[in-house]
Amino acid sequence: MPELPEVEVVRRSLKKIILNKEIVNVELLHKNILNDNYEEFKKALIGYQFEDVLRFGKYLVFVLNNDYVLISHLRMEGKYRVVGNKPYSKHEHLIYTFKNGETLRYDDTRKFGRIDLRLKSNYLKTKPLNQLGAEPNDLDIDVFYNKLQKTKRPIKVSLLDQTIIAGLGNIYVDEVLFLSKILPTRISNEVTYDEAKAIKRNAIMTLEKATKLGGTTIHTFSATDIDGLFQNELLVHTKKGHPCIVCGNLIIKTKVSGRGTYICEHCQK
DNA sequence: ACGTCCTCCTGTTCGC
DNA sequence: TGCGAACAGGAGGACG
Repeated sequence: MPELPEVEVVRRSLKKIILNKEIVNVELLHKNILNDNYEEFKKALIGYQFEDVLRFGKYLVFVLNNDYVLISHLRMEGKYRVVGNKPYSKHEHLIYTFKNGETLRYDDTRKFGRIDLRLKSNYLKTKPLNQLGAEPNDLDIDVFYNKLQKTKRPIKVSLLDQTIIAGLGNIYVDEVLFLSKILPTRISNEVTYDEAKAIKRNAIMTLEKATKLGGTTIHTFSATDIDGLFQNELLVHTKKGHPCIVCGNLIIKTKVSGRGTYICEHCQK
């Protein structure tokens, strides 16, 4: 799925096209997508407008011009698109219709994505956002280092843990660990303070660059149907059998905690 | 409390 | 080529 850069690309493009348009109808075609009561959900939406779209880590927050927000997580394959009045396609599960006839559609092949309805007054203090850690930009290095000190999980698993650092997923963790010269299997509490600083620095750099390039498009993900370009910049992820750009040794693919993982065994220690 | 595994789904790629 | 197995950018819950 989309990681922080891809979600940010989605947020920016949605902001340009969905704000301040009255919602006249909502259709939920797959009920598991919504974590809350559908009737309340409709009541919170119909007759109102989106007045902003925010992002926290990999979560999108649609701000309504009333007391509510919608918190949307795309998980592996969720996408939004805005189109006119054409037939729904196979994996569109949630349709918002605007007064001008346009529709905002949530498409999710694997149906993993989830949406929560929350009150503006406390949505940062309740699930799912209350547990979210800081994004790399805002990460306090001492807090980060101390969290790593408290766990014996592999460092990759800790970096995928959104309560420790928000926004990284399987692709960018591999890239950041390569740039930081750290093996993904290293035990978290053996990562040094300087290495933690390197992780923060490389995470900021990687996510910024990826966002500028419109995110990474592998497999099927694209932000509002437009492909990103960061896949052309990947150093290790998906690069099995390619020479490492630093030392020339071949990149290998392994598994860490069930996730496909790409490393240079020579550069990463 | 912590770490590991399973699960939710569907479509595509891999390996024999 | 065919076919089943493994895998895909996530995370919450069960279990030991």
